[in-house]
Amino acid sequence: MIEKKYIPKQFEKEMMDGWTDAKIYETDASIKNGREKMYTLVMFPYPSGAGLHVGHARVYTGTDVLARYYRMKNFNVLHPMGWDAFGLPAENAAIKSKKNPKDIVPHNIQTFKNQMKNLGLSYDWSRELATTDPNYYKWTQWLFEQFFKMGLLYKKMTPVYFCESCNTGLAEEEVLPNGTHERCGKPITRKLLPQWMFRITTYADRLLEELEGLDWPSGILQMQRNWIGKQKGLNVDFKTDTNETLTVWTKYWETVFGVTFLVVAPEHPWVQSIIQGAETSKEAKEVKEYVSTALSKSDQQRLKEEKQKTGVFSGHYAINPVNGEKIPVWVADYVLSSVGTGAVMGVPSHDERDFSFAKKYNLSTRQVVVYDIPDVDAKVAAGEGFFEGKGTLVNSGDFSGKSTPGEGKESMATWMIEKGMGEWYTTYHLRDWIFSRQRYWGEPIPMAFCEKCAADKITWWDTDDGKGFLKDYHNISKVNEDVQKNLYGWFIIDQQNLPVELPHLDSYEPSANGESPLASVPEWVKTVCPHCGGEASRETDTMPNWAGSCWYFLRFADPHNDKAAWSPESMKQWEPVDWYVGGAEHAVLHLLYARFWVKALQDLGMVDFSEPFLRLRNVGMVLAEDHHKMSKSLGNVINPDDVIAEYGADTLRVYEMFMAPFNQEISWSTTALQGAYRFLNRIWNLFDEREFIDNNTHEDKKLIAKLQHTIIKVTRDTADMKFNTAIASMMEFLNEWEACKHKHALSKSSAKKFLQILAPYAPFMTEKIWKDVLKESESIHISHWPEADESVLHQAEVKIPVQVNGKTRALIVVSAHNIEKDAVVHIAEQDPKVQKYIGGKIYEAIYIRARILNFVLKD
RNA sequence: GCCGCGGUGGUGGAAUGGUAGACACGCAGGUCUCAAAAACCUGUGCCCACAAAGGCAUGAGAGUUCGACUCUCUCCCGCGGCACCA
Repeated sequence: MIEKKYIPKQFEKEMMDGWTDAKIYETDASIKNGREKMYTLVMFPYPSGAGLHVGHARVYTGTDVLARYYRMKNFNVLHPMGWDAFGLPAENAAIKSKKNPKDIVPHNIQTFKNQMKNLGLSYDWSRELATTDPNYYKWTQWLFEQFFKMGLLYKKMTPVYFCESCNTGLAEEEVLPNGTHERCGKPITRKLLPQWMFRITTYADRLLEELEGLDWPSGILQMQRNWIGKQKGLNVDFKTDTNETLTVWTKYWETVFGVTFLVVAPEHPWVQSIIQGAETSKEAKEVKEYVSTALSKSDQQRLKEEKQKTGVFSGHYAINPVNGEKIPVWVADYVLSSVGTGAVMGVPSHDERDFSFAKKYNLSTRQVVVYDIPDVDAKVAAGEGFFEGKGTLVNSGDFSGKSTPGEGKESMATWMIEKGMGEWYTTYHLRDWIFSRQRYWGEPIPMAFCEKCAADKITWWDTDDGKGFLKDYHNISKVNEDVQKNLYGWFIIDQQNLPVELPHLDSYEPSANGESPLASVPEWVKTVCPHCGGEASRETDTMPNWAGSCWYFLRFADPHNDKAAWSPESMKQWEPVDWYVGGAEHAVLHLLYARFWVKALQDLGMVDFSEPFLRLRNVGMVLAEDHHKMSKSLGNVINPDDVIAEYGADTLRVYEMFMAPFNQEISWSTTALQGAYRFLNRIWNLFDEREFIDNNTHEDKKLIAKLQHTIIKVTRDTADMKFNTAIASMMEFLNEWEACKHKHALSKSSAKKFLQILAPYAPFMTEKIWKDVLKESESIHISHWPEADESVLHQAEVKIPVQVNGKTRALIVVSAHNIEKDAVVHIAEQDPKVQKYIGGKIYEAIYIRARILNFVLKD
């Protein structure tokens, strides 16, 4: 028996505790249990102080439905949860409340965890992890060291954002698009600081190629491809009058006869050399001034000043290798040092940016392509004829008259390469990854620097361990001279001294000189050189918060291992992830970084797969009722706790799964939420009113057939994350069931099946009825998913729409034994509605077996 | 500008190339009630009609097809991402 009225809060809380005590959601770790594994993973959250959002509820519920479905399908399911708790948001929140993040984070985690339990999420909490736990980040640091050994890391002077008003270094996320600091609103500058760089670019080709075959949303795949941005072009060398070479990279080498000037970025090394060479010349002074102004701007600022091109003549000239012409070299900040070679050839007739630059500074132009478009010469002269498709080369020496793209473009490349003027060069948009943060709340980078060893030019690969590594791993090692030169005196902290724990600091705000706050703790910094035993200092930078999320999905397979990051068996048993679910905002960064780590780990022999996430699905955002993003300032935030208190967790779950396709954005609707509540209420009432017995002779045949259809539909849709249509079909079934007034319309076994297919969506209510009405002793959530009786699909009668000229005019019902063309056409021809249109006319009948009949009239 | 994703009733949405609008919300009328809420019943794309029967409808326009929300092309609009990318 159940209570007359459906009041979820009377049993939900206590039920969750019961499940926890019975450990029904704990993963079966034994390998030989004969069940297929299923790893369902949702992107783990940063546990903010604000608690769970209804958007969180949506993505966790969706993944939970999958996990519950597979569990009932007798898969061995791994469905874990953890906390991505390092990073700026936690640190800034802690600074604001004048506490240490170490003290705040556990509290936030507890809040999140309680809320998740209230939602009925079936995580295996025995595998919970937090990136901030020293037992976890010990292995994050250890992995960093393995990548270091491979030669994937190096140290380099790199510009970081800096706020002079707050005296602090900033992360990119803290810089607003207008180049100001998001906290104080003052303009930011940049400082050169030594940074750890991760050589993700060495994996660019694999990161691109191995996207093939992933079951991911096409948009995300495209964004990854674009981000990697592989492009083939030509590096072309120009000799300067300082007797140096300026190399430009171009996709449009066919226009090289049209080059009338060169432009180099202010950061280009050649610019430094000419300033130092001639301090007193007028041009050198101007260049120097221009460069210092340009460097003080942020990237965003430089990009903002679109079209307003500025630049300065360097005072030097270069020789165009294809025609020997002497052309001026300019310095301008519309050329970015991070793109291509940091130097471009100026072809004003065929490039919009070069055109406006040439116009502003009165530089000459020369048209070298005539495109197949109307008024081509006038357009090119007006600065409008930029790469308008096919054309013919002109003013291009022996190549004049040839086509481009086509023979002219091809043969010019061959010729330039033969003559040593250029060579093929593939560029990528992808850059090496800045891995240092000068902030407190992150994993300390486990490295030590020894001045003496640095002076002696000793690297880790000169140590016995290093030599051994190079010998064992020479085929995958990425160590080269450049990497080694950057790493004199840098050594990894021995494994037995890991983790390098983050010290508890009273003051951990970013320091005035842009250094990490850890640098102000001399007793922490001071250490012993792992190589020579002399005095050394620890690296004071920390890792970015991506570090922990790059491998957490691996640790879930073996979360308590204190001998290794994971065991080979655990990888074999669980990886890779079968379903990965999360927001599209991680389309590039997190997913790219995690893929990169896994590829490197594969090279190290630590995993035997190269892609971590086989299937990826995105969740749509949950907007407020007014279609705006939920925000405190707009006062439109819906708190899941309030919804659960009023309607229960099952209502929230069913509502969020029903509203729209899972990957689509939805706006909150309280009335639609009440609709979900009504649906559950009606089920509750029906189970209260009807009687459920075995060997039932009153079972309604039509209703049973409907139930079988519903099982088929819900099974298929749930496994495909089409939760909205799965729920709709259960609503249809309920409507029919209610219409059958007989109290024995459904026998006990049929009623059980209906509850079972609903169980992943409404775990609390179904469990309550399962136990209290149907008197089952074991939990519904570990019962076996019902098999549908497919024979109901073969109905006795078939409805066939009849069209005339493609317009539906009638619906005929024929016996399932009688659905061949001749018979159906004969029946349809007798139908008066059809007669009206075809009577006395000549027609052809097109019949698709058991689907449709179409009479096409012959005029 | 480029890349990606969308555009179907009053609303959210459904539809292996085969009866467009399932399911839900809302709305209208009704039952119950002193009354209201809740619950339940009936109706509900638009046009013309008492009804029947029609006609029109999936952003716009073309195309392929016996048949197009679905496939192809052109265009318009909205959302998201990237961008002085050489």
